[in-house]
Parts: sequence; structure tokens; C-alpha cells
Amino acid sequence: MKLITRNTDYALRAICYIAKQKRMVTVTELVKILGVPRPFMRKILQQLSQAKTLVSFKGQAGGFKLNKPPAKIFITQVMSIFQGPLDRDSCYLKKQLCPNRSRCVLREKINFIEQGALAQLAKINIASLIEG
Amino acid sequence: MKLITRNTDYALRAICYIAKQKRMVTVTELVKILGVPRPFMRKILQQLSQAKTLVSFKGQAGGFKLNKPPAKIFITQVMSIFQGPLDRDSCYLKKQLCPNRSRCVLREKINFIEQGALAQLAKINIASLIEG
DNA sequence: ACAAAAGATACTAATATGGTATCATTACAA
DNA sequence: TTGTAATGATACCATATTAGTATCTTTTGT
Repeated sequence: MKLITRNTDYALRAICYIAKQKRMVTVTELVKILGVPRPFMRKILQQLSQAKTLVSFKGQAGGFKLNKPPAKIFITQVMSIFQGPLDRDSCYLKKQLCPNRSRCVLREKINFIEQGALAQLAKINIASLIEG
Repeated sequence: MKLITRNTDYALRAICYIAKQKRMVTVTELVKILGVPRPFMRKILQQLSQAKTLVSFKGQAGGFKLNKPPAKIFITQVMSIFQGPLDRDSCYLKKQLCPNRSRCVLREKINFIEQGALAQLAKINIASLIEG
């Protein structure tokens, strides 16, 4: 069972690194630190800046910085960038008209647990990951 | 974010139906009830009987029955049949020697939440799904 | 013997995820 | 003003997982 995907994982680690540096960081630097293939790292960083989590600067001496303080970046935000909306309903028989969708006990219980996990994830911010 | 997969979902619904009937049930019957393609349903049931969750009877008047009382079938058991081992470690940089695996705060927090969700799932049995 | 059931197994299709390649744009600096 | 080092955008390919199909064999009651 995996709550976060590999993309998300890389993204979070990149963000943490940038947060620690407190300065502009280039792809080249991140690639060295994380050992991720360069084009892949670039794609991830681009997605992060499109999502306004990072800001990018082109040209020589360019790179990436955080767009918000680490305490305001939560890992659910990053997850939803790479894994799509997180809170979608988890009924797999929807397409074929699930017999009793409104009072399906299974669905109800699973959703409850999912929402619980999500709520916990929503509390974790980057600041809490880099302290200490 | 999906905790259970489609296979698992079908399997659980099939088990619930069989549990309610308290008698032998054929694939044909389940296919009608759940609207799942027949060969797919068969495969799922076969996996369930290989895993000793169901018992199967060949020949005319054959079919499937539960192998244990509904209170002793937990949804994590079914999940692991279709989704593999659930409690594997969720570090995605393992392959490339994650810099500080032993004290990675991210991994620690995610694992904690995953284990929590898993513990909740492990409490849900078929009996609790079919009552009422 | 026949028909109706499951067993076994191999294959195909669809989707999600992970990863690559390439060209365009920007901006600093010699 | 031109070269170089950075990101932007986009399209593509590879792999793994999940979902679904097809086919043949075995068993068993009638």
C-alpha cells in the first residue's frame, strides 16, 4: 500500500533541500544531491513551479526557490500535483451502477479510513520535515 | 488515493454475497448480481479459494462457499491476496541508496500514517460489512 | 455418456507511472 | 551583441501494474 508515489517523493526531497539552502538552487545541484536522472528532475521541478510551489528564474544564475515559507507547504499539496485529486470517492462499481451505493458499508468504512489518513498527511508541512 | 484495488473490491463484494446466502453459490449467480465479466469473476474466485478464503466444489451442483465464518475474514487478508504484501517499506530512494535512510523524517511519518490506516483496515471483517 | 460446474494457464488490453529527447526562451556577462 | 547557462514547453517512449479474455482440462451429479 503506497500513499505517495515516486514522483511525489522526489518532489518532496527536492523541496526540502531547497528549503534548507534558503537560496536559489539549480537542477544540476539537485541532480547531484538526489541522484535522480536530470530530465526527470527537471520535469518535476517544472510541475512544481507551474503549481506555484516553487518560483523559477531563467537565464544564467537562474534556478528555483520556494514560493512560500516551508511551514506553508503541506505534503498533500505536493501529492495532488503528482497524483491528482486525493479525495475522490473510492467506489469501484460506480460505472456499472453499484447496487446500493448510498448505503454501501464497505465504501463508507474505506472512505472513512482514507479521509483519516489524508487528514494526517494534510498536517505535515515541509518545515516539520527539515527541522532537526 | 486508493487503499483498495478493483480486484479487491469485487472480491469483497463476492464474499459478502456468499456470506449472506449461507449456501453454495456459483459463478453464474455472482456474475448476475455484481455485473462483473464472467471470466474475470472466475479468476477472482479461484484466487480466493487458492488462498483458502473460499472452498470450491467441482462438478454439477458445484460452486463456492466460505471457508471460515464471516467474522474471521478480514479485509486486509483479501487485500493482500490481490495487492501483495501491504506492509512493505515505502522508501522510494532505496534502490539508489537513500542518503539518510535511517533517520529520514519523511519516510518515518508516512510509514506511521500507513501503519495506522492498515491497523484500522485490519479490524474490519466481513461480518461487520453484512450486518444490518 | 453428457452437461454443468470449477481448475489451470497463458494471453491481451488498458492505464498509470517513470523516464527521455528536443527545441524554444530568457538573461547575464564578457 | 553574441555566447552560454539556465528554465519553459511539449511530445515521446518504456515499464509496471491492473484489468480483462480465451481456452483447455478435470471433476461430478444425473
